[in-house]
Amino acid sequence: MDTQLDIVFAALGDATRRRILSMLLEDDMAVTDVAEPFEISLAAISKHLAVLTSAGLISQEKRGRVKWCKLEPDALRDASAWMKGFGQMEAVDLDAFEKFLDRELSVDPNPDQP
Amino acid sequence: MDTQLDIVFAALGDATRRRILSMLLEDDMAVTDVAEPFEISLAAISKHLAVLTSAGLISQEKRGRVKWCKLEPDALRDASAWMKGFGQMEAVDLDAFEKFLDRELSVDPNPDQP
DNA sequence: CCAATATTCAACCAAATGGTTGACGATTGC
DNA sequence: GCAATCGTCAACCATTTGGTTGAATATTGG
Repeated sequence: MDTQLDIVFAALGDATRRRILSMLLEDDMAVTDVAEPFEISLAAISKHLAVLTSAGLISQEKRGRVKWCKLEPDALRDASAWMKGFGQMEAVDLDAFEKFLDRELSVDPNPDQP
Repeated sequence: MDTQLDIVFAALGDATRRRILSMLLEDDMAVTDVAEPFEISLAAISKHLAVLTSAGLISQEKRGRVKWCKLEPDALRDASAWMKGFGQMEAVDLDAFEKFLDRELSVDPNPDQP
């Protein structure tokens, strides 16, 4: 019985996929362009993108022969809701997140890999 | 190269382990008591606890023949820091979380603890 | 001392994961 | 039209994961 929460957290539990998400933070990208900075095969990236899609963290839209990948921040709502319920922490401000995505994204691209 | 962040997110990507964390939110518990509400074997629970320990999400201290499991909220800092860096979301308020934990635990002190 | 309790270890298993390669179906540009 | 490009599919492989059972190790209580 895999809940969506399992799927979202599991999807985040891989550095490659988190890096992909960070890349998509800056802009929508084609699959080939997502794969470019990685050393693994295109097929492997394609699988990672399928995992992110099934977690709802991204969406993919095919236009012509190019499949565009787009960040879907709503899926983080589940994870942040769990964190909130778990720890009585302040709610993660996802509205601010979306505004951030809409407006401030291109201003200061954020390479956050440790 | 597994970062701590991978390990923390992966540990959270399992409903059984998240449920264990929720249980430990209320009180420190012995391994046998953690296992009680689950239908899987004690050994399986022991493995889950090892995963949570290696993620730093709990700590385990053996006193006598009983091993006490204790929540370690600090490990969530990495995950929340990633979320913050990722989405420019409000920082998860972990200080408030810790105060919450202290308050909760002092309300109903564990009778088995010195 | 002895039996019960608490927990882990070891061996094993099935299924999932992350990767590969090569072939394949679309789509595009020259 | 046809070759190049984009992306997935299928088959395969090694490793990890989540579970089992049974034996083993401490520790405690009577």
